[in-house]
Amino acid sequence: MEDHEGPQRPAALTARDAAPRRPVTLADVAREARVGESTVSRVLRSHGSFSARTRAQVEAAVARLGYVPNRIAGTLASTGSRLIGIVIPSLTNIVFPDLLRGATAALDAEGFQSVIAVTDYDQDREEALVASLLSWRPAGLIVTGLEHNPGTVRRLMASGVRVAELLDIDGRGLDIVVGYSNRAAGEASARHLVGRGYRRIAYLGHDLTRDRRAAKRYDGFRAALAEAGLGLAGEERIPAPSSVEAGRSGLAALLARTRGVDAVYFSNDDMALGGYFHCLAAGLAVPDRLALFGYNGLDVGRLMPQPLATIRTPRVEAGATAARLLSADAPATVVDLGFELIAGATA
Amino acid sequence: MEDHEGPQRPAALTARDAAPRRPVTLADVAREARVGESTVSRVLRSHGSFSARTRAQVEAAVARLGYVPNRIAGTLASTGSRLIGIVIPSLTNIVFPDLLRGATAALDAEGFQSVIAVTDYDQDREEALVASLLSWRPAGLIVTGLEHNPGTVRRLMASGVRVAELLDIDGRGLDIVVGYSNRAAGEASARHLVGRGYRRIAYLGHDLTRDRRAAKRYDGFRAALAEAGLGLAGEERIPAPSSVEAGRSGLAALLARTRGVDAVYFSNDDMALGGYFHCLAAGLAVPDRLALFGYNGLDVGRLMPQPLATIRTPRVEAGATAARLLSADAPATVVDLGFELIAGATA
DNA sequence: CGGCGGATTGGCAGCGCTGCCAATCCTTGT
DNA sequence: ACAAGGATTGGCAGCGCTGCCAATCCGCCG
Repeated sequence: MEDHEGPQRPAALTARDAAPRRPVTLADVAREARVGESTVSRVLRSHGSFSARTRAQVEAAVARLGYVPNRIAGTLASTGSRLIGIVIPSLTNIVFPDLLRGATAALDAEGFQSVIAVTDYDQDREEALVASLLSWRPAGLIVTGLEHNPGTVRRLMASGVRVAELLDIDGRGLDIVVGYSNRAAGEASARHLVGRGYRRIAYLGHDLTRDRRAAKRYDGFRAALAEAGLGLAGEERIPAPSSVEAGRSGLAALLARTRGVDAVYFSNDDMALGGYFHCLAAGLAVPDRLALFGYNGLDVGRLMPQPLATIRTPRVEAGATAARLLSADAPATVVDLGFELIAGATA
Repeated sequence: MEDHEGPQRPAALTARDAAPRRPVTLADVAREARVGESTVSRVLRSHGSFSARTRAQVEAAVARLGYVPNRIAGTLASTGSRLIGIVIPSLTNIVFPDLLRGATAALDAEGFQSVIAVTDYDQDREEALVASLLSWRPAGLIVTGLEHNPGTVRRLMASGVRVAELLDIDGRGLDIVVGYSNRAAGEASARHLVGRGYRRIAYLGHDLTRDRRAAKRYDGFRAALAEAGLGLAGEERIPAPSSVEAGRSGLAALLARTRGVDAVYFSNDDMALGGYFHCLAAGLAVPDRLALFGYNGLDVGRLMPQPLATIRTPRVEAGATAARLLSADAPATVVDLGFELIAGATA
């Protein structure tokens, strides 16, 4: 280990020091362009009619003055804002940045801006953040999952703001719902493992009380096993968010505690990757000695020496779809994007 | 592969259908509480003085009416907004969600909201997004790196909005700069490899024209090699963003083209992980046959069967520090958070 | 018991922009 | 040449909330 500390350089010269002259307003532009305020407004929004000459004058004035429209004022004066609030539980698990990515790309194309908030998987925080976001009078809100505090639901309903709930369709939504069935994903995973001949199947998961979608997969998985006349051969829950580390240490703990496991279903790919690393380090042959199955279909799983058996979820698409529906003010609906089982080589 | 499509369920019952009554305003609350508007405003912001009895009346009225303050109006009426714009190049590379995480956590604690924008490593897009964000009159802007279009710089300076530039300190900043020296990181990496006895060192990177920080590391790396009397034994650039995939296929290509390489410096950990996977798949002993060195210090690198040799960067801290400085309206400054070289076991 | 100074309150003018409406200007058609 | 009718424009009242200032209240001192 080596610690590097660079020298502190003197503060850069900045315009910050310049006299804070009064910001340029629409009225200034109007005066400069010798036209009325409403005309400037029309030109800037390309809304309504005006002559080419007027447009040129206004644009020249805007450039000369360095005018930047004030959307705060614009939003207050008109009706809806061009803001969409996005509430996600975490930024650590790559699925949420993926969701954000899909959403921001789509919103950006429609001229909307995203305001984000992170709940850390805490429904009380979610409620507070939703309340806070609503005070910006957003055109819509994107939240994760279908489970919310009663207070959160009440606020959402009362606000009249459009809401899209993402990444889960197992339950009742409030308005727009975009995702896939986590329960069905769990079932499909179990059936796949059973179909491949595994019988001593264990589960390795993270904190399911906070991650309701992982809990639904778990339920579906167990249900499908039961249909096949099987039960879990073992189970380990790490009381923390999912991580590669939890997967690695968790698998070690699971195997130390439970004998004869021939396959492990992980709560997601991060956990599974950790498990795979454990197998590599411990010299456990995959999948002969132990089969691994994940969830999410991350790139990293596809690129492991042996591609990870997993389920690929359309998270980017979910974000994009939700953004599109919200910005188009589409009617309430449930969009099932489905998922895809990737057989891989670890099971 | 198996494709699952769940059934389309009927749209959920929603309050969306309810009559869109006029939203509750401050004036409504004032009337309901039988006090003046300014009094309600003071109570809600706990600003100024008012009696306990008044507070109770107002709070009761707020609860009864389900009033949600309109921050758009509040911001317009007062001066600064409680919004901070965050401009990042990507959400795919985990370092940016990490940065976001640090920033949103700190901002949230100060009652600020984050508006995000993603440039896809395109400086023209950055300029457009900065312009767009500025129209929300944010209290501050967080951008990535020190290199921007002249237009971006002009807009930023002209706006008078506080700006924090993150993740790099090799160059001149506009206002607040929080990060570490990428160049020094590259140098430290080279010196480490040289110190460990490697002499035939190659570089495997991604698109450096867009990722200026990676380019600085590359420059520092080469410079330090030169000081040791060495040059790159080989080099491969994938003309795309960094990814595990690019690292894996890139390393294969690099080794096919260049003989005798004993160590590879990757543009970051994602690339290095891909390279490690290639080694595992190809049966190349690490580090005996080939040493690997990354950049970023991702968790996944620490958990590989052999911990990745890399440099851990304080990205979450950078986000948090920038957020704190901006929300405190601190003076312009350069904060060097340094970095830490992690020797690992792959080099 | 009158007066004083701090504690509470209410009134109201904007913040900068948009929506609506009336006023003007130009084109055509006849 | 004249009027109808569309194309352009400008004026101005808010949007909902905050900041400033004047008006009221109250408790306590002399």
